[in-house]
Amino acid sequence: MADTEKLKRTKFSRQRDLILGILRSSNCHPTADWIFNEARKINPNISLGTIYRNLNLLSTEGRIKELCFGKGVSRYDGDLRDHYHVRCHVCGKVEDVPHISPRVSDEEIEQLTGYQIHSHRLEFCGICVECRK
Amino acid sequence: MADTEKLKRTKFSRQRDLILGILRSSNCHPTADWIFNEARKINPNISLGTIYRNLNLLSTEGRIKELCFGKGVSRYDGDLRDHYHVRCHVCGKVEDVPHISPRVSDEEIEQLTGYQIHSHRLEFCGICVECRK
DNA sequence: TCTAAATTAATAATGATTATTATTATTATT
DNA sequence: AATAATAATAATAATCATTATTAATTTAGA
Repeated sequence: MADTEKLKRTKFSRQRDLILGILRSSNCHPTADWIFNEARKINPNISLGTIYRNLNLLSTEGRIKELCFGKGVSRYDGDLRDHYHVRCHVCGKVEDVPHISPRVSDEEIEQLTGYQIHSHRLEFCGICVECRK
Repeated sequence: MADTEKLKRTKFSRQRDLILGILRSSNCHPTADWIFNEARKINPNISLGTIYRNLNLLSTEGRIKELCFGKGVSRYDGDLRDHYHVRCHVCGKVEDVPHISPRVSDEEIEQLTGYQIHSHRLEFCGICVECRK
């Protein structure tokens, strides 16, 4: 009986629900720290570790997406629809690219590389309208 | 005379030369730590800070490229030609995607977003041939 | 060679993220 | 509703990658 698998079911938590709500109602692709500060306004006792643990859990479950620009901080996106991002390398802001159809076929890359492709990320980097002035 | 600019010229250094050589002769898109360990084989006194400082300098000067996959570690690429990457999320390996022509026009994104676009990154994530077995 | 400035090695400091743990909250079962 | 099992939390410590500091060394030009 080596494979007596212990299944671990996710329980509801107020904190996770709050985090997901904050992320879904924001459009700034926030960092864990930004979410932490928003969450404290509602629940002053919430811990930063809770933010990170739940962001990782939600990301693993596919309920949110994690964005990684450059070294440093992760950002998170509650919008699961296929879309791309543009980042200002002056102020750090991240915005959605208004819908462009995906130009890239994962299937083609599978054939070229032999990899089983799960996803791709396309990110543009430049200077935003405000910072250009 | 507020703008007495102090121009700072880059001098040659054996360490930077070594780092660049290691990076150019590798094809594994190494991390700073990997480069550090290679460099120590030639120069046992070299410091990790020197690796980071020079990788940043070389990257700023456009002589190498910095790749940022996920949270955690930066990787570096001595191949300046336009190309994309695929990463195995099991073993972490990063490989080049055999030449596909860029499908994405920075100019189009400039018109859509108002950003002045400098660059874009396209990365595929999946499971490599070895890890699929 | 002499001098000024850039670079280094060594180390400390930082900042983001993860791990630990005793306590609390949630869910299933009586 | 009370109980039991276990997942989640807050608080905190620990980790890991990267950057800053500084005295000593190396480079390049006069």
